[in-house]
Amino acid sequence: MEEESQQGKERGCRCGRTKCLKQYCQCFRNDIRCTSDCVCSDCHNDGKHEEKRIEAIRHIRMNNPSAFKGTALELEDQEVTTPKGGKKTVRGCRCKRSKCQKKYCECFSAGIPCTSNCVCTDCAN
DNA sequence: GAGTTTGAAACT
DNA sequence: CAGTTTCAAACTC
Repeated sequence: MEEESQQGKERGCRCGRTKCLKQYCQCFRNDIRCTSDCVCSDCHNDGKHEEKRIEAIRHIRMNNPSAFKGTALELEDQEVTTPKGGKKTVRGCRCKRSKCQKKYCECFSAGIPCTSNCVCTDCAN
C-alpha cells in the first residue's frame, strides 16, 4: 500500500479551458482520448469531435512547427522501460526548484533519471 | 477540501 | 529568440 490508494482510478485530466486540445492535457499529450475518469468540460478529445481533435493538432503544428520544447529537448527521445513494464518516451525536463525530485519532473514522473537532454538546474538525479 | 507551488505549453 | 502569461497537475496546509 504505497501508491494507488487515493481513489484508485483518477487518471483523467481536468482540462476545461483548452478542451483537451492542447499539450496541457495529459491525454492529448499521450495521444489518447479522454475517458469517463476525465472530469474535463467541453472535452473535444472524447471521440465525438475526432475531426476537431485532428484539426487542433494540425493547428498547433502549423503555428508551432516545433510544437513544444522539441527543438533543444527533442533531440533524441529516450525510451525507458518503467518498473511497471510500460515504455515511456521522455525528452527532458527543465526543473530548477524541485531538482527533479518531484512529479513535476518529466523524468521523475516516468520513474527514470534525468538524461543529457535535460536542462534542469541542480539536478538531484 | 481548498489553496499554493511548480513545470511546461502557449502567446506576445 | 527571449520573455511573459496561461494551463493543468502536483504538492502543501
